[in-house]
Amino acid sequence: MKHKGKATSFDIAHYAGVSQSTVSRALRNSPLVNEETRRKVHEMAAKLNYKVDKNASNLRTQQSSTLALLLFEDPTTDESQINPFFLSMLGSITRACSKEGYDLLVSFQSSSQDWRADYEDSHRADGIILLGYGDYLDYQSRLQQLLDQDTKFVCWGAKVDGREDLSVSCDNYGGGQLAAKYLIEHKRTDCAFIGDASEHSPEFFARYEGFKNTFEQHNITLSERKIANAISTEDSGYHATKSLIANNISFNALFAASDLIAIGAIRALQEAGILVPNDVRVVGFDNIPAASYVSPSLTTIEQNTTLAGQMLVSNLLNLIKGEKVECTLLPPNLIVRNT
Amino acid sequence: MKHKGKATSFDIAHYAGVSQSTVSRALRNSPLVNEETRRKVHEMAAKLNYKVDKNASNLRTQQSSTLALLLFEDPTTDESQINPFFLSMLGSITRACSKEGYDLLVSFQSSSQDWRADYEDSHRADGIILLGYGDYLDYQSRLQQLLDQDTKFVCWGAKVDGREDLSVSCDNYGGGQLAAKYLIEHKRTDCAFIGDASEHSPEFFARYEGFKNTFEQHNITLSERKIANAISTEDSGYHATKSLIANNISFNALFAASDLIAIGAIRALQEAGILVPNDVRVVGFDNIPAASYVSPSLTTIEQNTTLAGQMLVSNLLNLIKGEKVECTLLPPNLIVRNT
DNA sequence: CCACATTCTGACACCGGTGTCATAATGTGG
DNA sequence: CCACATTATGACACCGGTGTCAGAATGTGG
Repeated sequence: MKHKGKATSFDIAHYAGVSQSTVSRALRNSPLVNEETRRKVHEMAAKLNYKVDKNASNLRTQQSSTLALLLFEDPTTDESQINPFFLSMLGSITRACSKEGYDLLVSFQSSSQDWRADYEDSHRADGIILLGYGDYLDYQSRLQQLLDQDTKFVCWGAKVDGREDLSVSCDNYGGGQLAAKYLIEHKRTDCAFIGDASEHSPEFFARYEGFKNTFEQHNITLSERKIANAISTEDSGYHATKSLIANNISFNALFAASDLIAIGAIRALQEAGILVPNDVRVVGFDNIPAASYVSPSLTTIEQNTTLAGQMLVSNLLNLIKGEKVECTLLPPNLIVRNT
Repeated sequence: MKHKGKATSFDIAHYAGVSQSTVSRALRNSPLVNEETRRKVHEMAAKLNYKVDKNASNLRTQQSSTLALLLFEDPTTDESQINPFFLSMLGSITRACSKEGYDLLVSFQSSSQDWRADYEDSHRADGIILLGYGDYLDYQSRLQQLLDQDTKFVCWGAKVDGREDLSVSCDNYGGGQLAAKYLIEHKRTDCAFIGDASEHSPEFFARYEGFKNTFEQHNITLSERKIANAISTEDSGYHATKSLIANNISFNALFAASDLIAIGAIRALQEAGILVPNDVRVVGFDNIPAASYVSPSLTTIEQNTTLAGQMLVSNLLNLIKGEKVECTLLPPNLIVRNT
């Protein structure tokens, strides 16, 4: 019964005394095969440790039961550190995939110019999930190209021109509102914003807009001078905040476009002898695991990554099935801690 | 030139006026095809946006240019949080794979009983990387089964009985020595250890052994009473440390089996009014990103995840190629910060 | 001009499954 | 006992590439 190489369905057929066609049907539990025969085939397959060759099966059926995840990184981020928020998304996407019986191909894309998205063309995946804070404006032409090729994909965060159904994102605008309301309730109306408040980072921009507009509804105008640019790293948040301090710009609250930025900002404040939260209250965004570890622990706007992963996967699968998909906006959630 | 469905090599052949065989050869840059023909074929392939069907190609060549990563989690860990150390490994493995021209299938395995390892059997991957602190003793029988089936795989951390070449790990024993030497230098010899100092967690155990033995070489005996069990989560570290404090066990230094444990331990110490590092010095293990964010920032033993990922991938590829592979022990590195 | 090597190309079997069609075996009703 | 439906099975084409082999076209030397 020992065999060189892996067993094929012909081997099972031979030992079970049936035809290869019957083996194939029996293993997929087709109702066409006799109960007794099915049992015999399954038994033999188990004995020979037979596993269906996915390449052959995929080739014939023209689908792969696999999704591809493209993770775009800020090109400035260093090799070993990956944004923890996306890692958390990665975890939930992986789980959502396996729950749906799909495998997941993971690929990190560092260059924004020529990323690989040929997973579907090459029949390696049935669809693609795009993930990243990235400067998506650069990508629109590539996204359009994917659309033209009829590639199935969904995006986190970014909008695809004219195709809202391809996006899943947090209600960033609403998150900004939550942060503003929280600070207003605590009478902190002299606010700084650390992040990129331009349309180059659509997500950060929406957070800022929701934040600013809520203040305006309370007749408070945020000073443009109190905005400091930063990408989503601890280091960048640190330096941006330092430069505000160096320029003698005062504020009693700080809204950071992401938790990493907030953590860096707090470090800068502490170094300058500014007390958090007594002198300056800080609100972050994301609720990454570290937000609860740092001290003081970070007050932040949570994005539900578990739900986000599920929505990305289920929307993509519906898209593949050709069903209508709605634009998906996930509700953010204020987590009050000690800043 | 528009076409329903995706283009195949036959389409290219048709439009380029050559045979399908020639197309296949031309696209793989076989030296057998004429320069002029090759150019024509490449041009037409680009125009039709043709991509080789990986299923067909893999089926024929019997290899997939894909590796599978199985990530084992502590079953107690909650859904959304994944050990940041492993996430960091995941990042470096992904990068190492793509550098070698391989794709990576990622799969989280929560049950230690019946994990899926049929990626190779089903020809979906050429080899498997196993990653986890997991209680590997439970897995030995499964690992043995993989060996029997001649499945190509490498493990992080765990030993495979009689096959040291299949493991890549940090020199955990040496890491424990580093931690001990550091504390001895700072005259902190009354040490607690938080983690699992049993053979159920071979990595933690080795860290403890290196730590303990170094103290013994200096004629200092660590008290067994000062060991508290914990798995690698912040919460577990917090509770373990709290119970030490509650039992009035004194110590002036603490070695945590992982950074997450250390971060939890510091929280427990701070809550009890114990100053870090003045009253108790703390040394962690891993050097996860958060180690530098927390305050006070964490002194820890670094594991080089970039190198680890590269070694796992390159050892696995060598194994697949049938080459000899050496057991790989990576040097740990003391990172002195503020604890 | 023929023998022979070299370069290039096409025909074809093959990888290991899946789906369709034909057919054998059995049951059912008139 | 025959017409017909039902059930179970095998034969075979097919998915889209890759590798082998045969042979055409051209070049080279004697």
